[in-house]
Amino acid sequence: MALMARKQGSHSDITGPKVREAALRLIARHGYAAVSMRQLAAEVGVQAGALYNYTPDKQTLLYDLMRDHLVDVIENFDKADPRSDAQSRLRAFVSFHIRYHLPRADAVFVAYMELRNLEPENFAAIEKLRRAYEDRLEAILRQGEAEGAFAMKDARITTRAIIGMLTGFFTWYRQEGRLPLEEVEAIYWDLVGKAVAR
Amino acid sequence: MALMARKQGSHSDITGPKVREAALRLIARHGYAAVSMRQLAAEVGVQAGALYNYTPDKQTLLYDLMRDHLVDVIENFDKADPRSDAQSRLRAFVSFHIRYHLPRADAVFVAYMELRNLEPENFAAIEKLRRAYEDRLEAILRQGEAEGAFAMKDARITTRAIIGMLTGFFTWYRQEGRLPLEEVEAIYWDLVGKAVAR
DNA sequence: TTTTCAAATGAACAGATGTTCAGTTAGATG
DNA sequence: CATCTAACTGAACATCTGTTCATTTGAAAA
Repeated sequence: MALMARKQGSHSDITGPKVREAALRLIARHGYAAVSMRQLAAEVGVQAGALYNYTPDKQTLLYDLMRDHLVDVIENFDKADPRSDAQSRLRAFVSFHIRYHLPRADAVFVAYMELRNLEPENFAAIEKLRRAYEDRLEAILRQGEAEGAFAMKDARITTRAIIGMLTGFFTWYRQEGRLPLEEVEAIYWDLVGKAVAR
Repeated sequence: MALMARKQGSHSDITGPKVREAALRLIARHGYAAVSMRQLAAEVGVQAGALYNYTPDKQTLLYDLMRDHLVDVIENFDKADPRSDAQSRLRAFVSFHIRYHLPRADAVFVAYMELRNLEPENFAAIEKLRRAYEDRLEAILRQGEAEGAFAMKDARITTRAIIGMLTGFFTWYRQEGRLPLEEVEAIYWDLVGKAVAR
């Protein structure tokens, strides 16, 4: 039959993304266990059965959302990383983290809050990705120590403290429009920079 | 009938606390929506109907757990607060936060992760308590600015950053026995102290 | 126009959900 | 001892759950 263009009228190109978007929105708002497949289907504008054209089951849908998000985060951080001196890299990390996560607040929230609802092997895979992102920050902190630019008592705990600090940001920023993004970024850079300074 | 001592054999003095403990443990582990009243009853060693001697409904049980926890946190912080110079008070805050929350990891987790599952008026009440605790930290930071001991770009955001940093701690410490509590406390104090230093 | 088939429907399934309540139990009280 | 009652049981309720699948739809392909 040779090469054939994808059907133009195919709904799956539209419905598929709609399912993922609606799932992120509903799960972020109500939690995985509290969102039923029928609620999700209604949000998409479809019957529950149709969702199973896009995911084998509810658990896999959650896992795919979390994995896709974390893979994107890591991939895009690696692009943004200047790979120069530790000070510049740390600054880039803080800036990237805030700017990249802000327009993806639902995905951040889900990837952070729904770990409990993953089956063991899915949990292990997601933890591995989360750890891979944390390891990138830890490497920057250790480089800074080696360069004599940073000083801290424990690079691993400092890594988690910084991530906790930056991530907590997304649990409240949406309500609070008080400050422009640039300002928030400057405030966080001030805190992080001073915390690890020599 | 005059004054009468409480029945000695009364089970409600035993079952009541058991219900709250089991609820905290199960909800922390699996999430509010994922825990059924029958699971909770089984954990307590009772039939589902008996739970309704201890709570009018599932939602109120969640709300009571969160409220009791936050009220205790605030009450005990106020006792621990030295009310002296900002530097001492901040140090006491960090120390209190870590030491008080550590043996109450389940309650911390529930009070932090289950906000989404509160009905609007319960949510408002819990948010008020959370805010009251944050305000105590913010007051310390502003006192430090006034004394010339601290310098920061924005006291409100710094408050949330510090709380986020300290709270993130409880999402991973249970697994990681690598360092003794005193050491973790010292590491956090180092980070917080430097971050707000002049 | 007829054929084709991806996409969606809608009913059905076995079981779980929060909550209520008449009835049972067991231990303290008088 | 008999009485009382707080605590609990166990069945029932209406409704919701994730998932399956035979059937229908509608638009692109031939």
